[in-house]
Amino acid sequence: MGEKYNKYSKYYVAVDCVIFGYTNDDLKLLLYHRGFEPAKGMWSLIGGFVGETESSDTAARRILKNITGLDEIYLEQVQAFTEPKRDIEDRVISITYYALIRIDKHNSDKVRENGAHWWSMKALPAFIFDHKEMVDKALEKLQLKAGLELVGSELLPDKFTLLQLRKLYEAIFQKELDTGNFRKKVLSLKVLQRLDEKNTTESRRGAYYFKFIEGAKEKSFERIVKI
Amino acid sequence: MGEKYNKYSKYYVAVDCVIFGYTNDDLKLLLYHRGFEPAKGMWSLIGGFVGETESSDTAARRILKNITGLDEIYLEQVQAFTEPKRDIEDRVISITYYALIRIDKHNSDKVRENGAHWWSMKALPAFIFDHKEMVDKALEKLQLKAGLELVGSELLPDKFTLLQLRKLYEAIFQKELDTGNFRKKVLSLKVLQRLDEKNTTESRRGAYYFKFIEGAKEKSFERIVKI
DNA sequence: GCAAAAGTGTTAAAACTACACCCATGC
DNA sequence: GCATGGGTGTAGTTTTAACACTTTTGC
Repeated sequence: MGEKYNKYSKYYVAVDCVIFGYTNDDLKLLLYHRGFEPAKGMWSLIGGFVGETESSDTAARRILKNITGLDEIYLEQVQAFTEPKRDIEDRVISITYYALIRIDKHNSDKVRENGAHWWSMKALPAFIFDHKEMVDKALEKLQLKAGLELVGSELLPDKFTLLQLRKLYEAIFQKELDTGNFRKKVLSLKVLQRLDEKNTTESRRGAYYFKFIEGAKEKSFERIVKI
Repeated sequence: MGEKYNKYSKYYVAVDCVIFGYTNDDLKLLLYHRGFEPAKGMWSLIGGFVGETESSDTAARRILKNITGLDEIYLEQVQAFTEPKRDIEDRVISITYYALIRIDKHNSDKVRENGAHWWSMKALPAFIFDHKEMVDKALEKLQLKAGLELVGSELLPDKFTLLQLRKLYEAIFQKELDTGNFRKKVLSLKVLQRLDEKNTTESRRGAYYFKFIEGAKEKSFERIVKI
C-alpha cells in the first residue's frame, strides 16, 4: 500500500443494522441485549466491523446472514455516524443500514442463540450510544421509500390480505389510513394479483389473499402515502 | 483508549463534497484538477481527511470554509462509499456530502488559488475513482429535497426573479417546466415576497424581484416538482 | 412591428378525502 | 341479530397539466 496518506489518522469502521420485521400488525426491530458494562442492560442495533476485503454493504449482508440465516435481504444505507466520541471505547465510524426481513422466513433459533430479540416499534427499549438516532433516521428513510413505492414483498408473507398490507403501512407511517382509499390506491398500481383463496382467520367474511406480481415494478415514484 | 476492538482493522476516513453553485442559468460543480499521476488530468471532488477531534460534518465544513471562505453552508450527507479498492493508494472510506453555495458570495480568488474550477452540470469532465457516482447520488438527493421544499435561498442571490428561480429548478431537474404553472405553484407556497423593484436586464418588460420571507418555512413536504 | 419574457386565465383530467353503505359470516 | 372486517360507490374538493392570451418594452 502507498504511504501518501500516513500523516492522517485511521479509525475503526463498523456497520449497524436497523432490522425491520413485521408480524401481528406490528412493525418490529431486531435488537441485541448488551450484557456487559458500560451501558449494561441497554439495547443495541446489530452490527459489526468492516473487514479488510469487504465493503460496508458486504459487511452488512454478512452480519445479517449470520444472525437471520437469510441471503438476499433488502438493504439500504441510511447514513454514516461519525461523532468522535459516539462510541465509549474508541473512535468508531458507524455506517448505518436498514434491512427489511420476512420474519416468517428467518431462522428464529439462530436469532435466539445470538441473544437478539424482536421489539415492537411502539415500545422500544433504551438504546446505547446514538442508536436511537439511527433508528429514527432509518424509519424516515423507510417512510420515504414506502411513500413512493409499494413495500410489502420484503416484509409480508408471500400471500397476504389488504388488511395486513394496510396495517403494515399504518405501522410504518404510525397513523391510520382510510380503508377504501388505501384499497383503491394500492390496487390502482397494478402490482398486486388477487388469488382465489381467502383468509378466514382475521374476519368473519374472509378476505382474498393477494400476492405481488413478479417483476411488476410500479411506475417509479407513484405517491402512495402523502408524507 | 480501550483495546477491545484491536483485532479489527482501521481505515482512513475522508469526506468528499459535491459543491453545487448556480450562475447564468446553469447549475455548476466546483472541482479540483488532479495534477499528478495516477489519474493525472482527471477531476475530483473537493475533499479531505477527517481529523481526530472532528466529525465528518465538521470536517466537511472545515474544508468548505477553506476553499470558499464561507461559513454556514447548506450541507447534507449523501452516503458513505466504502469499496475496498475505490482509492488507488490505500483503503479510504469516503463520506460524501453535497453543499449548496451562493456563487455570488463565495471567495472566488481563494477558489482559484486552490486550483478549483466551476464546471457546468451539462458538461462534466472525467472524474477520478467513484466520484461520478457520488455526483449522481448527490444530484438525486438534491432533486428529492428540491421536490419537497423550495430551494433557492442557498443558491440564488438575495433577490431574484421567478425566471431565475424557474431556470434553477430546470437545471436541478434537467427538464423544462411550464412558466405559468411553476409560477402559480411557487407563489402558492407563501414563502416568497415580491419586492417593489424590477429586473430589467433579462427581459424587455422587466420582472419583479422576489426574496425569501425570513423564517417562513413552507409546510413541510409540499410537492413542488413531481419526481 | 416583432420578439421575448412577464404575468394571468381557462379548462379538462386526475387525484385526494371523507364518507356512506351493503355484504358475508361467526358468535 | 349484531359486531366485524370486506368491499364498493359517490360527491366535493384540490391538484395537475396543457396551453391560450394579453402586457410591456427594447430593438
